[in-house]
Amino acid sequence: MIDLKLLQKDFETMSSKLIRKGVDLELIEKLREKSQELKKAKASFETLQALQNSMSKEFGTYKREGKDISELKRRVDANKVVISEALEIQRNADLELETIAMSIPNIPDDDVAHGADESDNEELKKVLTPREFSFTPKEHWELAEQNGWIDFERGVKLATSRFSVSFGMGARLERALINFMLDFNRSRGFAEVSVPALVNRTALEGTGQLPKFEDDLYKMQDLDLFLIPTAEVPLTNLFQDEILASEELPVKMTAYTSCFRKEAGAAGRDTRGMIRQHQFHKVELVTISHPDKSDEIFSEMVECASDILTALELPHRLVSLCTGDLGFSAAKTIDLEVWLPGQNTYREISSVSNTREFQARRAKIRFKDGKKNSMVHTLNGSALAVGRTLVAIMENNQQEDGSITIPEVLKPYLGM
RNA sequence: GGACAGUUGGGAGAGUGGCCGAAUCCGCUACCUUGGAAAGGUAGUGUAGGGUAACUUACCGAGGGUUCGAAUCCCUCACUGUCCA
Repeated sequence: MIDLKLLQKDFETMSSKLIRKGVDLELIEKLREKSQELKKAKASFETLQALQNSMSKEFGTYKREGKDISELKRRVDANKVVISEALEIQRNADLELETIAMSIPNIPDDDVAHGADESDNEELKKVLTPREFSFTPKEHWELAEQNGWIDFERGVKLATSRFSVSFGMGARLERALINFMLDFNRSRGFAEVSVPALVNRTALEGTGQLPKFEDDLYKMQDLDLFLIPTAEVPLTNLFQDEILASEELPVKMTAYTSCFRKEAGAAGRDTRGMIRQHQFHKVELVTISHPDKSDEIFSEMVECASDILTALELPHRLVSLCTGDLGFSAAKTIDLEVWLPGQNTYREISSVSNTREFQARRAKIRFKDGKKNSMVHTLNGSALAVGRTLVAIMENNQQEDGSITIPEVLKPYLGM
């Protein structure tokens, strides 16, 4: 959630930043209006309530002293009617404000380039040079089928489209990748955590998936529980409504989970292969950080993800997202895109974001900042998406006969 | 699925209608004491909002209700524990 106090204090700056993100000026003005309205409603309710409280106290004294209370009772009863009206007004204002505020995205950092969509993203650097092929490289689904690693038809049989099944070395490689990534992240100071795959509404509101993106989530039929779209949700919300000691910061965590996404609106995109699945494996990084340290940690997280790709000998590039491509909660995002020779293009394999106070304010994650309590910064990033990493290994390491060489760093994980 | 018990501040734990935002203990912070420390003493110590301030509003699992007034009484729900199937 954006800082409503700041919006009041400096409407011009705040609104221009939100407009950069593509938020309607009208909506922002409405937000300001509502928040002023709420403030007024609160003030008048509280004045009335204070009066009621003091009269009620008097009431007690009167009774103890045996005085006549009928006049006092009349006044108190009259005030009660007015109070309930004021309370009603306040509640409505509160609700309306919340509805708007919760659906407004984070403001981008000033150094994030302005742009409409991914075509305006800026490439920061390339790491490793793609290999030269003496033959036409195949796409991963062809290799997957040829090697018997992944079965797309049987995934559909078991569930529906965009599900797949891994077999043999394909399945073992997935497991090896998960272990390798977790160990790697741990070596960079991220503590391993194992979290639930189902979370409640509050958690998803905390990280920003709700209320706006309910259509992308799998919801349990009779319960207010959802399958996680990313481990970012449970990891970040571990500290929901908590006040951390400043010595505890930063809290650096990594977790492996399955992720579940309906991919609503992705119809027709990446329908082949395992680039866009409804269920996929991912190893995630989340940091709860001191505000002063979040830029530094952001770089560490990007570096961590990039170094995993380098260790796996996968060519990739770093891309800074423009305002139009930035996610709902992010103030700044760097995507890592891995080279896929079969597709002859770079594809996203990791996305590292600094949400600054946005999620902290929603999830009420604070820390003791000397005497007072302040919002932490929260950061998240994939390190990495496992399925896509497997895809990248297949396409980059394919031989002319369709066989695939195993990256050296994974061999110990495969007993090789 | 059923029965009973519980959910209070950083922790333990009291509080059955007004003097309770909440006793007491522990912890924590500051000061005093000391050559230094321990012990002891004194003061302070929840969160969020409004106000220059005095001060004020809300919060005792969540939501509703009764009442002039609710941590306390009533209802619903969630969670925890114990027992039963």
